[in-house]
This record gives sequence, structure tokens and C-alpha cells, in this order.
Amino acid sequence: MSWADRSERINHRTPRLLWLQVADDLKALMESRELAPGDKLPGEAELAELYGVSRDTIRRATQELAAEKLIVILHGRGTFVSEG
Amino acid sequence: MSWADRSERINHRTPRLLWLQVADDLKALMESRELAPGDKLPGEAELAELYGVSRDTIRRATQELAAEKLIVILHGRGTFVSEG
DNA sequence: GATGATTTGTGCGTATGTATC
DNA sequence: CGATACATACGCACAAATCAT
Repeated sequence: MSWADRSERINHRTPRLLWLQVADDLKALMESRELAPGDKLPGEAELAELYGVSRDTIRRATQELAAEKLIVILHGRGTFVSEG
Repeated sequence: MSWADRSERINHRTPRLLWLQVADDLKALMESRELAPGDKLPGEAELAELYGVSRDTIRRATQELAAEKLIVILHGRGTFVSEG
């Protein structure tokens, strides 16, 4: 997909955890197939900018998705949408 | 060692400081050699989850053990049980 | 092979807000 | 009130794995 600003997807003033909001948005992108299996996500630093949150928040979100096996995180390579 | 939940080692209802309880549990693991010299500890965030305490509490505990030279904390690398 | 850029892994320091003792 | 602790979040520095030149 073509990545543009996604900060409008994030509400900093609700009690809803930021990293959950990020995780949910990424899930929605995968469910709608805008993010397809095998696709590489932007780097953590870039995602942080796109969402307007810190890298820490991005990492919590991606680690949650990795625990759910929706994505795969590879050291030194990047983060990818799971195949199959 | 294989790290699993250690929250049962922590009693939140005693006046005993949480970080001391964590430090003592880590010491016990080292004395029993479940944690051997050179072993890498889980990251701060993971330890926080395993013990059911905050990262703040984990850091106080590890900094105490580092001051006692029982462990070595290396920026960007991790935390390791001291050799010898 | 060597070098530098990219990307994830990890720890450091700090801040805010809440709750409990 | 102050001390302790929790939860969340920010930004940074340094390390390690990988990739491109």
C-alpha cells in the first residue's frame, strides 16, 4: 500500500491506549487487504511519524500483532504481514 | 533458564519494598544457578510483565544488583549475570 | 571483503496522571 | 502531606543483524 499520514486514526484524548489504537488500525488495513500477506511495513521510526506517536508505542502495537501471528518481525530486516 | 511467570514471588500487600522482593528473587535464581554467569536476563519490559510490576520497579532492582556487581547492565545490549 | 545505511533490539532518562499507604 | 508504586508515553543513545554500495 501507499503509506501516508495516519495520525487522524489516533485519538490522544481518549482513555483508549494509543498502542491499541495503532494495532487496531493496522489490523483494519490487513482485513481490508490494503496490507496484503508478505507486504513490508514501514520501519518503526517511519510508522511513529505516520501515526504521530513514539516508536515505543509503535513497538507495543507491532509486538502485540506479532504475538497474534498477524505479522512477523525480523531483526535487521523489517516487519512483514504474515503469509497465509 | 526458561523464563515463565514469576508474579507469585511478589507480595504486593506487605510493607516490603517491591523492588527488594524482585532483587531477592533474582539473587535466589543466581544462587541456585538457575541463572548462571553469562546468562542474559529478559529485557526490562518483559521482566516487568513476568513479575507483574512496573518497569520502574524492575530498574530499581537491577540497578541494585548491578551496584552489588551481581549483574552487568550494558546499554543497548542487555543485562547479564556477572562472570566469576 | 569493507563500508555505510537501514532496521530492529535494548537500555536510559524523563514526564504525566492515578492510586495507595 | 510525602513516599511508594502503577500505567502510559515520549525521546534518545547505543548495539546487533541485515542489506546495499
